[in-house]
Amino acid sequence: MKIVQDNNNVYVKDIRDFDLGQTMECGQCFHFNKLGEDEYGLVASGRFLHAKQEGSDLCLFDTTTDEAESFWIKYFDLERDYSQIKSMLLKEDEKLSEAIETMWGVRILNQEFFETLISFIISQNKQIPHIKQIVATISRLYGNYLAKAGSFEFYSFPTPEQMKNVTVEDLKECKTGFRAPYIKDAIDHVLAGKMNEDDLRAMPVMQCNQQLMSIKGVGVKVANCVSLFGLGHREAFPVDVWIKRIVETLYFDGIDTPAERIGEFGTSRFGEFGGYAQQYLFYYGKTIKMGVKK
DNA sequence: CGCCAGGGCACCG
DNA sequence: CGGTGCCATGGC
Repeated sequence: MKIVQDNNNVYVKDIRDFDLGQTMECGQCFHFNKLGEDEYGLVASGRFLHAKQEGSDLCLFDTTTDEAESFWIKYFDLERDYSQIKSMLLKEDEKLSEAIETMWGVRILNQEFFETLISFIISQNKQIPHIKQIVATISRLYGNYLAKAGSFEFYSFPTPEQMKNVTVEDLKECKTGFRAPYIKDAIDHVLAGKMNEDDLRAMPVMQCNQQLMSIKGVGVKVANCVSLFGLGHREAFPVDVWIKRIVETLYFDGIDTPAERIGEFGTSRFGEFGGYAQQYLFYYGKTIKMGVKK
């Protein structure tokens, strides 16, 4: 991997195990729009990025080497050796080979904690297009305008401070439905200093999940997603309806199994690589509709 | 149109 | 405590 500045653009060259489209579309993030083939506009940590993949190179438009090195490389998790992760997983379990070969270019993004927390509270019992729409609405109403690209305007996801006076009624107007009081409770917890990010990152994932679940509306699944995508706990193994079906199909002979058992299975089998295994399986299984009854 | 969605809570026995 | 219904909204 090499970083080259060209006028206003930065090229990250010779990237392995990375596909921008797969990484954006795999369901881990909701704050982006597709602008063209292998080309996306996205928002993270108050910044806008216009990016386009060209073969094994990634073009970051209108940015600087400094900004790329200090933020976007880390955001896309490009410093990590995914070849090694894949071979560790495959050595443990060849049933993952189809998922990994098909979704070879997924990387786990390092997303901002607060946005990840709110986004996955919104995600419960909802489909990805609608989650994206709600995140966009909240950002437009309470965040800052960042840029226009294609036919889209991009706004930062609001900080906890920017949401401090937002009411449950306001949140319902964003079509969050019964999740509105949950979001409010999450904002209150963060503003009250009950969710120290550094502490949450440092503590074991089980303990981190427990603390996140003190927020009303955050259960095991949402907590695991926040731990995995927003707090760097790569061993977390979130179990949603898809992962449940997929793991049942591949490992439990298609037999209905409680989500708790599925989670224990993922954690014991994949260990510190649980989050990667989960994401390859989720995206692959969801794409081919694995385990969906007719 | 009825079902289900990257769930979790309250309530029931 | 273990199971069941409901929650609000939109895609398919």
